[in-house]
Amino acid sequence: MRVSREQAAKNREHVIETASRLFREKGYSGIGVADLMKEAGLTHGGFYGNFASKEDLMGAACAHAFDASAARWAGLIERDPETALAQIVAQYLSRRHVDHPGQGCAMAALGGDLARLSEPVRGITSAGVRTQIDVLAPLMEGGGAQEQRRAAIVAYAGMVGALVLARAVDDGALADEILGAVRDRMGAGR
Amino acid sequence: MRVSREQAAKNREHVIETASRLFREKGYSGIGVADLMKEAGLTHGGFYGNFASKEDLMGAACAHAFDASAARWAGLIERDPETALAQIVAQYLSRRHVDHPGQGCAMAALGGDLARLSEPVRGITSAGVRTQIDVLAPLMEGGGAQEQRRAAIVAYAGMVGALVLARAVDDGALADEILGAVRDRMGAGR
DNA sequence: ATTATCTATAGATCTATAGATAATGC
DNA sequence: ATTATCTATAGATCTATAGATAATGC
Repeated sequence: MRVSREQAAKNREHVIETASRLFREKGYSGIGVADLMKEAGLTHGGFYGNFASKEDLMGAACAHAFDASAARWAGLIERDPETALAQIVAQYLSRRHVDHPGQGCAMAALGGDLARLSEPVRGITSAGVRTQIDVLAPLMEGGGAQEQRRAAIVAYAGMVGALVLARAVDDGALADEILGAVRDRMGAGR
Repeated sequence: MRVSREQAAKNREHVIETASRLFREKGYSGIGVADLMKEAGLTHGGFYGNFASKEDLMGAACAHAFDASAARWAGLIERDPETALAQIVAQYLSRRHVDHPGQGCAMAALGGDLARLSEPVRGITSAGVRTQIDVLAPLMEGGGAQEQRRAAIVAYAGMVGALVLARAVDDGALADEILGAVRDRMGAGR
């Protein structure tokens, strides 16, 4: 039954990764601790040795999701700073992202839930949002750093809103129209 | 125990209004049928005479919220078409709206939940989104109707995203910065 | 007689904990 | 001996239904 410390650490990470996907797919209340642990290949009871509560896991899962998003964007920037913004926008505002919330933006998938949870999840969320803004800012046109930062906030908000709308509507054509309108505005505009 | 047909119809409407507020405040899973009925001044068991299921009520509650939003915007447009867009944006991207989700935009409060619910709630959502876009479009600058429609989608997405972000972060200054950045861009920009 | 609402409960969840088990690490 | 994980369960929910009650509406 017992496993090595190394394996236990891997198990813990695997639970966080699984939770990160399942919460984004089903919402915070849409998946229970027992089913989540089963999906991770462990049993219900083992959960509370690793996490103080379900909300504690939610914090770790969101931090994981925010880190993955920032790393993905940073990777695109490192590969080609010139085209990075266009690629970020194209990936974010894609049908693929709409259809796969489990791998996508935590804010778009869990924004409503996050607003209702308490510390420290809210603090993790704020840090995640700040990071996303900081990563986007240098890609924006505009004179000073302040102007770029504000443009990054506008871009991030537009992307999150478009994804939320595209996922909520029950009409693929309308979803594509929403994604396309925001995508074009961000490519053409500022 | 029994009340008149007229009173019964009022009770039903009152349940929908109460649900519309509570779902937006607490999320779809954050409030149960029993507590919701108690808040409306009725008992648990009476619920299923009026609604087929909790999700059935969610549909009625969202339709109510979308209608109220569209009516509010239409009222501002009728009063003064010239300043209507600025007023809509100022109201939507206000701290007051952030702090009172129960009276506010259904998409920003329930977007994540709506994406996971099934028909007919999704259809009601699509209709609501279409209406919001149609109401905003004539206020947008740009040559043709198609261009206005696309600008309305961009504006709506930006507002929804900004509100989701402002509510999720645990820092009033950051929330205000997000609201301000999107507000300014919409006032100044296109 | 009909029916809007009530009380009471079934049956299925859900979070969290207690105590057992068996493999690791000293 | 320690501890990561397991089985089992407590206690509190949640949606939905069954049957009783009492006032309306024919």
